[in-house]
Amino acid sequence: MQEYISRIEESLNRNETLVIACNCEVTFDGRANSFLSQGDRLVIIKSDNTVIVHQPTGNAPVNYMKPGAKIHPYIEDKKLILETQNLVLKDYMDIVIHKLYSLISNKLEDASDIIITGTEKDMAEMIYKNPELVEKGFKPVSLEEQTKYGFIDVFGYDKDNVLAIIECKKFTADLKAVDQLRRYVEKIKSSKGIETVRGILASPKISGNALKMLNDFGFSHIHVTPPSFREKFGKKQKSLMEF
Amino acid sequence: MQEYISRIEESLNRNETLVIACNCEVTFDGRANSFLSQGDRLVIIKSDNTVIVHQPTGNAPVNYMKPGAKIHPYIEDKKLILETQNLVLKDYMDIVIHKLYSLISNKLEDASDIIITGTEKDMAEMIYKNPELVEKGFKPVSLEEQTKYGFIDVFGYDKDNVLAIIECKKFTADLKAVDQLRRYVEKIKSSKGIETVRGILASPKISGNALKMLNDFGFSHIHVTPPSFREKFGKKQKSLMEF
DNA sequence: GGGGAGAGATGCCGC
DNA sequence: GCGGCATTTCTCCCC
Repeated sequence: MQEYISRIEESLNRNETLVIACNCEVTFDGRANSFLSQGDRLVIIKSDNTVIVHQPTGNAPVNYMKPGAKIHPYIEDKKLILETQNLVLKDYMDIVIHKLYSLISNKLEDASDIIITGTEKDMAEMIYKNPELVEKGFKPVSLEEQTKYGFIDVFGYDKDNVLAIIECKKFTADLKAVDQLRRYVEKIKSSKGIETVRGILASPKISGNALKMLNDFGFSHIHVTPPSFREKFGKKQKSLMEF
Repeated sequence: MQEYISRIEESLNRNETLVIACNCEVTFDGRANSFLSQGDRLVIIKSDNTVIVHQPTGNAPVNYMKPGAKIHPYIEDKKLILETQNLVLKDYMDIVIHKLYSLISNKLEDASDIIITGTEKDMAEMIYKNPELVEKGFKPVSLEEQTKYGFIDVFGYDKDNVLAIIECKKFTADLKAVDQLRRYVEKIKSSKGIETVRGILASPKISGNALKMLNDFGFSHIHVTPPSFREKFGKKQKSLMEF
C-alpha cells in the first residue's frame, strides 16, 4: 500500500501521466455536489494536475478536477485516498480507493495542436466567399462582426440592397438559433435606426417549431451544408474498412 | 508488435477496459474533421467500445468515438493502427501508433450512478416550495411545465394575481436567458390570449447587457442562489486539508 | 427518434 | 477577468 503512495508521489513529482484502474468511491463539492458510490473506474492524473475519473462505459468522465488541482495521496483505514482541491474554483474531490487493480505512469510529451475543420466559422467563411449561396446579388460585408449583443456570423446587403444578417448553424437550427437571429436583427435596427433588416438563418436542417417561429418574424431560411475537410484541403475520400 | 495486437484483441473480446500510453497521430472524419499530428497520448478503449484519446494536459479529450464503435487493430509499415468507425453516426477515427509505452487491460464492473445536487431543477423546486423568494403573495402553480416552445421552470400568479413565468439560472444569467424568458412569455400570451404576463428571471447574478435587455422588455430580475447539497441533506462543512 | 434545454458544461476569443 | 457563444458539445427528459 505504501508502495503505491510512493509511486503516485514519484509520478506527481516527475509530472508524469498516471493511470489507476481501481474500485473506488468519489465525492465532489464545488459548483454542484455529487456522490458516486463504489465501483470499478479509471482514475487519470495528467502532468498539469488534471484529474479525471471514468466509469467503464460512456463517453464523458463521471467526475473530474480541472487543470491545476492540488493532489494529496494518503492512507486511512487501509484505504488509499486521493484528496484533490482547486482553491480558485472552490472545487474539492475526494477519491477513496478500496482496491487497486493496475497503475501505470508515463512521461508523455505532446506539442501538437489539433486542427479542426467543418465548423460554423468555416461555414460562415464559405458563405462570405460564395455569396450566391444566399441569393444571386447578395453582397457580404463582414464576417464574425462583434457587437455588445453577440457576434454576427455574416453581415451584408441582399439583392435589393436591404441590410441582411445571416446566422449559421452547422446542423439542425432550433428555437435558440431563431432567438439569436432575432436579437441581432432588433439590435441592428435600433442601433442604426433602420426600419427594415433581413434575418436569414443558414443551416442544413431546421426544426419544425423553429421554422414556424422564423416565419412568424418574417425571417427566412436557406439550406446550406458546412464544408468538409475534403472540400477545403482536397483530402481523398476515406476508404471504408471491411470487417 | 503482434503481441500487442493479440493483447488488444483479447481485451476487446473480454469487454475489458484498455489503456494504451503511446506516441500516435489521430485523424477524425464525421460531424467535423480533424487531424492531430504526432505526440504522446493516452488511448482508452472502454468495455462498451467507447474510444477516448487524451493529451497529457487539459480536461477534455482531444479525440473520441462514442459508445458502440467498431474497432479494428492491425499492423502496417511496422506501425500499430487502430481503425474505428461508427456507421450510425458516420464517424471514423484512425489512430496510428508510432511507439507504444504501456498497455493495461482490466475487467471493470460498475453499477453505480452518480448523484448530483445543486442543479437548476433544485433551484426551481426551492422557489416552488418557498414562494416568498419571489415576493410576498406569490402563488406557484407548476414546475417544469412542458410546452412546445420549451419548458417553463416555475409558473404561477404574482401578488396582484398576474400570471408570471420564472426562468431560473444557477449562475450568471446572460442574453440567452432573457431570450428564453421572452419566448415563453410571448408564447403564453398568444396561446392563452392574455394581455399581460410577467417575466421573471431568477439567478444569483446577471450580466449588464442581459439586465438592460430584461428591462427593455419590462421583465424583472430576482436574486436567488441555488441550494447546496448541505442545505438539502445537512452534510457537514468540508474541512480544508492542509498541505 | 426528434426536439428542447441544462451542464460541476468546456474551450475560445474579444474586450 | 467577464461576456458571448460554438461544441465531433454530452446528457437527460418528454413527446
